[in-house]
Amino acid sequence: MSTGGVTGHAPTLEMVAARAGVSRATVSRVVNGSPKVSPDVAEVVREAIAALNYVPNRAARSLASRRTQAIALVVPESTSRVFNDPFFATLVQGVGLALAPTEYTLSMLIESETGSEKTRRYLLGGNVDGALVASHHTGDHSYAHVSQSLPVVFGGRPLDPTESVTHTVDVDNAHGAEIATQHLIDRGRQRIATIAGPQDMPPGVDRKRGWATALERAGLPDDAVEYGDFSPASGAIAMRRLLERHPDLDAVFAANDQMAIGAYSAIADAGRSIPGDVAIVGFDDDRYASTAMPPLTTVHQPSLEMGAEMARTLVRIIEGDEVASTTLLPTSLVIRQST
Amino acid sequence: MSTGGVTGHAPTLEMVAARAGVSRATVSRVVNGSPKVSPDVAEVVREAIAALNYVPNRAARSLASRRTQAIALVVPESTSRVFNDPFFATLVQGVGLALAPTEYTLSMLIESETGSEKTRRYLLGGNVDGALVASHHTGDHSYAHVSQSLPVVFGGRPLDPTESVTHTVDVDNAHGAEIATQHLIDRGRQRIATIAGPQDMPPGVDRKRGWATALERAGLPDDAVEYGDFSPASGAIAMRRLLERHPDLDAVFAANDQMAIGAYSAIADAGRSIPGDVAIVGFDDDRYASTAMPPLTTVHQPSLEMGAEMARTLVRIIEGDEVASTTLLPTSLVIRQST
DNA sequence: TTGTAGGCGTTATCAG
DNA sequence: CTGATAACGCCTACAA
Repeated sequence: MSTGGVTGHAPTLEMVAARAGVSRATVSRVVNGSPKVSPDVAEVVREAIAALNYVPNRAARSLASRRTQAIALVVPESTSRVFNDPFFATLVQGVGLALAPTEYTLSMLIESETGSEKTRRYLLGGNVDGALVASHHTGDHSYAHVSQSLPVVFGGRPLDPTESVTHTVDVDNAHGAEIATQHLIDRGRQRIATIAGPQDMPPGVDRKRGWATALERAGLPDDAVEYGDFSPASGAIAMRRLLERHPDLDAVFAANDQMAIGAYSAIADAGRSIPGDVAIVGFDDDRYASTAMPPLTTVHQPSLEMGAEMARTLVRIIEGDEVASTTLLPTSLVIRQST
Repeated sequence: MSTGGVTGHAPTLEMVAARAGVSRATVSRVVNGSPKVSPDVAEVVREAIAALNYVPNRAARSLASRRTQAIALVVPESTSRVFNDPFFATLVQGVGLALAPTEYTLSMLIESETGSEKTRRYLLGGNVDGALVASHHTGDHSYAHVSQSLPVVFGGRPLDPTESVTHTVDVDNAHGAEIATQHLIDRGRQRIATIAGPQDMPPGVDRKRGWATALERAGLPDDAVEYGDFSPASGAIAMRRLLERHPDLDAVFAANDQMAIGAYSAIADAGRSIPGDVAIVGFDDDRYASTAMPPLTTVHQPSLEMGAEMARTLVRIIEGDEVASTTLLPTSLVIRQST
């Protein structure tokens, strides 16, 4: 059998102890920053550590202490999707930001080729102290069961509220949709349609609900609805249908920016102008929103905050603090030129 | 002290052994698929495992076996950069693809907020059996030292060739630049300039060298050079200067697509047409290349293959096989409308 | 303040 | 084929 190509043996705590002329316990104390070690001894130990270039072995440490100081971010989506959806980039940044001042390490598990079984084993195999599960639009909580054996924080509420066995950080989708629609109303629009998302995804239903709420309160009709799947193409199709069935519409709330962008082309094809003939507002505030022509008014999705809040929540749970089981992050409207 | 919020204790190998009425050793054999276990005993053990929902503890396993079955992909760049550079998306896919049939788990370490010291400790702390280091254009090998204690495979050659203490998978940048330039020559272009990348990054120097090689072979001048930093803006500036100093140029090879895109605008501003007045070819074949107007002829960067090859190489090293210290991946020309 | 000793859950080496 | 019995490297009462 081979050695694995590596030359030197990693120095152990024992070796440090020998070199420093103290016991392993003392070295351990120094390494873990225990206050009850005399300064001079600590100094000697630190020198030995530096001289040997010692780094504690995680496996041993975690076996003994029953904690790994690592948390996993599992993303139940395809690799390409993860990398092409700006939402994730920001979310990861948020997580990293929140974890920076802590001792926790983040390890990302993208479920493309990895397979959920491998992921499950990873999570349950004592690799991490907790997990963050983030899927964008889908309210996928297929990892709900692992929360029975491991602290888990989900991004986005589950589809079935009763399933909420664990902690969730979500964006206030309903309220966001409501202020978006209210903005349209304030602009004097009378016939406001919506391109809703799939009704089997929480954001899809929540955003549609928010739209209806605003309309109802204003005494306006809420019957102009078409559904898309959050893709630009589906947005175009939905918009076309909306224009056919409700020729009098003068505004539309799209459940996400990508569908809104799709709607742009359908509106142009119909010979109508934005925002002159029809005003449009999206949701997410992704990179397409600001570069669209005209720039899209949209609801800002606090992805950075979401990542950070998820991480903070998880750490609290791990450390044994009491934490609210659901955190709702506020959304805000970004007004551009499409309204 | 708190329990960490988790309810049940994880079942141990010992518990499985008890339930199955065998020794721990036997359970371990079954778990690891050892052939020397009688079928009936194995069956009983498997049932016990299923009944208890047992998952081996990684820390213990890795402590005892001195291997973690995990590898790290460290990306020494900012989070936003990682997520906005299509190169990484594909690279990660390649890694995942190559790892799928193996028992290795991938954990991504993005060096945004994480900090290199934390990363170093992670790598040296026995968390992984090996590491993949990938930076896009920068030949950053600041992790070279860890290769002394851990198998490491780098993506992209180091800036200083003598520093190559370890394994590297690289794209044949020089050859790619050469065929790109040759293509321009074949198209009958006579005055071929280049927008080169930073000369402190390997791809920057290799691509410039390839360009010069082709020109020299054809007996054409290779003095029209301007430098950029791989960003679109820098490409525009370089192109403007090129047009000023060499008004007779009829073609340009840009060291990457983003700079090529930047050059597009400078060429347009100068009132010249692409490819009529000046032909242009880029490098990378990223998503901007195909959507540019006109679509950009470019050198395809085999990022998927690169990721896969890096992973395969690392696994081989870990398993103790002999592996060539440098693998050069071939590049190919994608001809579109800019030439 | 420091050292001693036992154990964390697995693997691996030997006997049987 | 199966079962004791050491490690593996570190943490943590408990003792000194």
